[in-house]
Amino acid sequence: MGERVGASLRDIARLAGVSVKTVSNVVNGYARVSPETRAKVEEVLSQLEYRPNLSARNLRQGRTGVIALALPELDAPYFAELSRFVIDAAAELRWLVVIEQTDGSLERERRILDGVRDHRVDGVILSPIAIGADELAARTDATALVLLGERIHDGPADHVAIDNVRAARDVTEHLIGLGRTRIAALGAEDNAASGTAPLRLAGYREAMAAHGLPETIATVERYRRDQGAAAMAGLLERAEPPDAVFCFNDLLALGALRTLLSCGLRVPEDVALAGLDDIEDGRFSTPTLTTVAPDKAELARIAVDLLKQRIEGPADHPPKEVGAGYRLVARESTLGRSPARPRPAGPGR
Amino acid sequence: MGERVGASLRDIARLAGVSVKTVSNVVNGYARVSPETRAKVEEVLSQLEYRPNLSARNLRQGRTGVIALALPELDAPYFAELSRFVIDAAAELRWLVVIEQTDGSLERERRILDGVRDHRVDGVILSPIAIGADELAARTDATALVLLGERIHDGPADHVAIDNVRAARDVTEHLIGLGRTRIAALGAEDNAASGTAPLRLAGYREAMAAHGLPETIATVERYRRDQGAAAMAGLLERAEPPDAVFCFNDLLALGALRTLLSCGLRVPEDVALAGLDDIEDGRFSTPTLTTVAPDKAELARIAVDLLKQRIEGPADHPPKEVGAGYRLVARESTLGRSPARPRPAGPGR
DNA sequence: CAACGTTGTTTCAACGTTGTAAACAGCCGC
DNA sequence: GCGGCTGTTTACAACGTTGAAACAACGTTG
Repeated sequence: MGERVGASLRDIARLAGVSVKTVSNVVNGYARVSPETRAKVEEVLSQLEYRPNLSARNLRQGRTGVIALALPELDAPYFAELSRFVIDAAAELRWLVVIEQTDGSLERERRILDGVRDHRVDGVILSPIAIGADELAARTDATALVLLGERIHDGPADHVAIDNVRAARDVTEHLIGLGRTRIAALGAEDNAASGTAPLRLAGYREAMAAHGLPETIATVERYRRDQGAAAMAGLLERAEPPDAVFCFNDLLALGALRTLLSCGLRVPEDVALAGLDDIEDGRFSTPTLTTVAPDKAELARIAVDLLKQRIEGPADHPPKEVGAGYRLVARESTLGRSPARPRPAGPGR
Repeated sequence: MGERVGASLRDIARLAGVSVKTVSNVVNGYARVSPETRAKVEEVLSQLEYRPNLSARNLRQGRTGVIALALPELDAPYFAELSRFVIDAAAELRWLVVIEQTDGSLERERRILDGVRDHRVDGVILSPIAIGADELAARTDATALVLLGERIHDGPADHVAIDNVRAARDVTEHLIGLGRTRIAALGAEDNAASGTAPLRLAGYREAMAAHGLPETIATVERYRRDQGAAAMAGLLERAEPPDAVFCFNDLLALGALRTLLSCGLRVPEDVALAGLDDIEDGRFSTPTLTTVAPDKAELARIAVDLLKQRIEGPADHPPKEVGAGYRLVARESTLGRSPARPRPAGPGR
């Protein structure tokens, strides 16, 4: 198995009675090739079902046509959804995407930064958690790099993200607007060198400060449902439990929701709940989840675009930062549900 | 950007005062190299931070070290979770995984089958939906292929899956064991040439027939939450609505759950609900979801193993089919919940 | 001590592709 | 009938790697 049946340019050339280079020219649409020659070659090409050998082409051109997408974990819905868009955006450039998982570990992020396991890739899109700006600045590997989902201003690399501070402020304002006063933030991280947690925390604080409300902050280690559930349990044990919780992402919120419901609390009557990410789960949970919906398709498209510019553009242009859009989507977990309907209805998109 | 700083074997050879081939031998641990030469070469290697150029190596060896994983959609949690395991299993062989999405479209599955967009990959793991056994048998491309998640007996390619028929029967038996009698199957597909739907339907039927119970079957087009919600709504409109529903996967079940709850029905008191896949969402929904948990890590490992044998083994060995384990996980959506606890508790794994 | 293995190293060619430069054919104008 | 031009095609080399075969320097052996 695996024996390459593929015809090479040489095979085509032989059959068409022309030189290898002429075939190459036809294949690439290059140069001036006479109509008759072109026709003859194309005849043979399709007859032998010629497929270029990309290893060879890449060797020759120094490009691989493959980029890496390095994420903390593919099985977090947000990243899975984002990946889909990245793959689609890359496909338009005929790029392939290999996915690497860092598990948020510093060591694995480092390894990504200096080469994807020796495979040459043309560029890397990294969603960083552990690695810091200084270390990024110091990296030696010349592979094009775009940071995704966080925003280190004046950082050492191109990056794209939504305005996390403002988004967090919007959510918090939304909760405040409901009349809640004991609003907790769930999802601060202790050890994150980069990542979005500090930004979202800052947005929360701005809003709370603006209204003279007291802060309550629950920390987690990872953005996962179980951590959200546990942190929520912790909040409920406090002397003055919150009447609203802004979870730094939807997974945490869904974990928190589980805890609230299994404690017999009503959402949003007893505790209003909001997340961030707009993963699909939150559109079908009961209650449905209020959240911030980043424009994932835009994020992906911009990331790929930036990478393209890095790869093809002049070597030296300064790092760019680009913002992507988002919108606040208020759903049942803050607004309350409409009364039980005899006729079923799906949640809106 | 992207200028390759990388030192080549030639550079190393020059500096170490040996031939290129000797450096190659050192790098590969091959052949007999004298300790002194080896030391000298390794010195230079690490000094110049040598990295093999895989494009060249692959060109020479006819292998790329890259496999493709072709899935309907990456943002379906089951596939995201599975992908993570596949990537991990492949990483152990130092393989890279590119992910391709078929969206369940026949045309895109076909395209995968005869080459991943011209990039040479050593093998393909395909989770087929639309494509049929006959077409698989007829394919000409020599790339190693493993089918994942379905089981066409005596099919034309290696495949790995759980025993879908038995799993579906187990779930149905579980529902029957609860005393339910109007048990619906949700998730039959009209147009699936392969895929697991027919197998799961068969299992459901076996169980129902064995107990002399009437069948109720709701069809969907895709395995997504919205389709589950809509199909459930359809079931509720019937003259005799079901008192239990076996959804052919967890996403459908979560969609169905949404519909049930928003109609004011209680789960499991009014309608018991079970899914299949054991995605994480179902461990944190309220109620938590009874499901079948396929051993995803095992599925992934076997798939990669089969691929490895195909790629490295003799050309002609007959297609193998391997089963992976699963277990039934009964949770609140069929067993009912323990009464509201003042102390929160996470759902069991 | 000559023929022979063993060990370490090198030379050579090839994988399939494309950029460069040069060769070639046809044609015009003189 | 020759120089020069245009347009088309070709030969060659190179990208970085590795298998096969050749080679040199040994120590063994009959």
